Formats: sequence, C-alpha cells, structure tokens
Amino acid sequence: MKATALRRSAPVFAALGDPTRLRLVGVLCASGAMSIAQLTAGTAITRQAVTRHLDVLAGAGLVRDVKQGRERLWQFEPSRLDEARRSLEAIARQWDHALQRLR
Amino acid sequence: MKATALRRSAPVFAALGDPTRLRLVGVLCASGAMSIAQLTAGTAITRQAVTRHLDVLAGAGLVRDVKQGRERLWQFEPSRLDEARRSLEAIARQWDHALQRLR
DNA sequence: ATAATATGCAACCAACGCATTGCACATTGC
DNA sequence: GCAATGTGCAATGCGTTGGTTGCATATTAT
Repeated sequence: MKATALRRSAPVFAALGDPTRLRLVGVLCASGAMSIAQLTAGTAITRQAVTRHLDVLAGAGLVRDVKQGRERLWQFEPSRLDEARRSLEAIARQWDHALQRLR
Repeated sequence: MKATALRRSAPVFAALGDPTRLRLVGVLCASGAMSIAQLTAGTAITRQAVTRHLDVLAGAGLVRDVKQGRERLWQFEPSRLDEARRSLEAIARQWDHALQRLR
C-alpha cells in the first residue's frame, strides 16, 4: 500500500484510540442517531465532555451531526472507518508477503 | 460484537494514532526486523524519541524487540492488529445491519 | 587497548488532551 | 408567559505526550 494512504488514517486511529469515543462509535452504529443528552446518559462524564469527544470524532470524519429543533442528533459516518479498515488489511497483507519473502 | 472486545482495541488504535508510529509499523511490516538506529535514519526526530514510540507500540502489543549483541532489533507482531482489524469489521457489519433494520 | 557504534536512563519542557465548572442562549411543553 | 429541557461557549486545572539534551554503559572493530 502507499504510505500516503496509511498516513491519512492516523487521525482516524487517534480518534478511535479513546475508550469513551470508541464506545460512542459503537452506540451510534447500533442505534442510528442520538442526541448529546442521550449519549451522555449512562456515562460518568459530563455532557460537555461528551460534546468534545463527538467533535473529535467529527474532525476525523467518523460521525456527523444534524440539528433538529433544540436537539443535535449525531450519527455514524462509515466511509473513513472503512478506509481505516482497509489500511489495516493492507498492512496485514504486506506482512504476509514479507513472511513469504523471508522463506 | 461484544463491547468488551471493542474496548480492548482502544490502546491499539491509540498507538496507531500517531503518524510517526504508523510509519514505524509500516516500515517494520515491510522490512522484517530493524534496529533503533536504522529506524531513526531518515527521520527528523532523535533516536530517543523513536525509542519512546517503539515502547508505546510494544505496550500495545504491536511490536516486540529482540536483543542481538549491542543492537536491539524490533519486529512487527500481527496478532493485536488483526484483532483491531476484526473490531473495525464488526463495527462496519453492525452498521450494515442497523441500516437494514431501518428500512 | 582504544575508538567507534548502539543503546539506556534521567531530567526537563512546551503543547496537548480530557474533564471540570459556570453561565448564557434556544427550543419545547404546560 | 414561564419552567424545563437541550445545547453552546469560555475559563480553568491537571495529567499525559512528544520531543529535547546530557551523560553513562555495553558491544564491536581496528
């Protein structure tokens, strides 16, 4: 794989590198669209902290928000995650090729 | 997928979230085993910084070191990365199922 | 033995990340 | 209108991260 494509996935991995954010992604994946208040309920952190995490995820292109009345609904956005997944697959493939070469 | 399995991948993603470390993983994947000095050559940062990054990667289980004389060779360790890759696949699958359900 | 190479360890520093609190603003329900 | 709900914005605290420099130690080469 090209090194540039790999480098482009770094921000996505960084965004997924936090347990709280990883959980948010999982919840949004399973439940469609949720408000900040809904996403905060059941966690030990404040609403503002959740908002910041969502902003980080949005910065990496993993989620996007839709304003609806006084609420702000967040939903999962799969394209970047797919890209990151392909990056990991490419690395694994490259490793397999390297192993074959070393024999 | 189980939430616990997802949570277990957070440290791996965090380790991959730095461009320097992502590059190190790529290089080690392609080249087999390399010393710290070799991995430092061609970068703008110091050998000590590279050592720190390698320690972080080792902490996430992505690489391991083998001492050989005065050198310390580092090599890629695929198991954790495979696990993380499967986590991303599970998320993508879950999203597809959610989409189907919403129709 | 001596010089060169490869690394380890520790102190230090600037910047960033994660979470908080406090207050203001907008929207909805009664 | 008024209260409740949902959110935004700003300042702050504090631990972590990513990088450095300086010096010590271990191994290899001549």
